[in-house]
Amino acid sequence: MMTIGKLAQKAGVRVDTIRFYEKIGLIETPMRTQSGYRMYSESDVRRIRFIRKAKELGFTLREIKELLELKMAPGTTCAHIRRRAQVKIEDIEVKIEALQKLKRALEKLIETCHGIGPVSDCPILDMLEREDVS
Amino acid sequence: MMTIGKLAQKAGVRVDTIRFYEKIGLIETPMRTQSGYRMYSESDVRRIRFIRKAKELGFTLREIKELLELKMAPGTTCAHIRRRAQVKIEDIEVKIEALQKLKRALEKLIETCHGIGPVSDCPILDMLEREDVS
DNA sequence: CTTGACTCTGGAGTATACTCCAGGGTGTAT
DNA sequence: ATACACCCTGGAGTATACTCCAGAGTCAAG
Repeated sequence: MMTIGKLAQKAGVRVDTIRFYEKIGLIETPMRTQSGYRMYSESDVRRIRFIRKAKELGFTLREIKELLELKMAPGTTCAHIRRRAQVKIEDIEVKIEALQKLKRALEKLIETCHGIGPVSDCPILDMLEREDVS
Repeated sequence: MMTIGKLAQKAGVRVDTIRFYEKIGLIETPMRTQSGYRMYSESDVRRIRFIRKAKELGFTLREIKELLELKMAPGTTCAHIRRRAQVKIEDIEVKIEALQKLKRALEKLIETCHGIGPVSDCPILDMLEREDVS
């Protein structure tokens, strides 16, 4: 078990961020010591790290909450959870494809560019415009 | 050529958003009619759509600006642009890998779950916690 | 037993990315 | 020539996701 400061340090966020996540229900309300200090476990470290990563991947906190709630909605069936997980997987596949298109566009940019000379001579310049990245 | 309203409609954003993007330098200042109306071309449609997609992929407007400036920084060399594009490609690869991990975790969730019964019996429930998604 | 680093709460402030509004002008269809 | 839908500017307001602060209590080390 650890205090909020240690959790923040381990998970790579600020103390206030953890209290904020608790307030909006993104993490469960933790145990408290007699003096009122929040106490956390290693699973909280993993949870906060997961939230951080998901945020970097373009998920909003609301969407991340939905992902995390896949494992704890009371009174719902597995079939229901499967359906919701399937939807999330499809969202993720769309993101991956878009990123691969963007990556290919940048690779093409690099291929086309000979690597010397000023920008005005560089064939890269209009690639992003011409490339269908959408 | 089209007015701002048509551009907004084609690109799937609001009129105010386009003026906002102009203000922060994310799109170039457009031509104006005598009466002061902004006039846009098809390439502006593609540019705004690109911005929208990139935002969904977790890039900030600042990062998107950097991506778009790969093709128009004056006075820099191709070699310089290549280096910057390479960095962007690496960022994108990191994002793709993280999304693939998340996808695999969700797939495992679905595999493990038999699809019937209440949540309390469902083996999915602790997967996201146990799965190393980071 | 005090000092310094930590924790608590409630509320205010910030950065990003829009979004809306007032008060005015423009363009075209009837 | 007058609706009505569009456009203009400048500035204020909103949602999201933090981030900071005041004023107070807690805890471990020397």
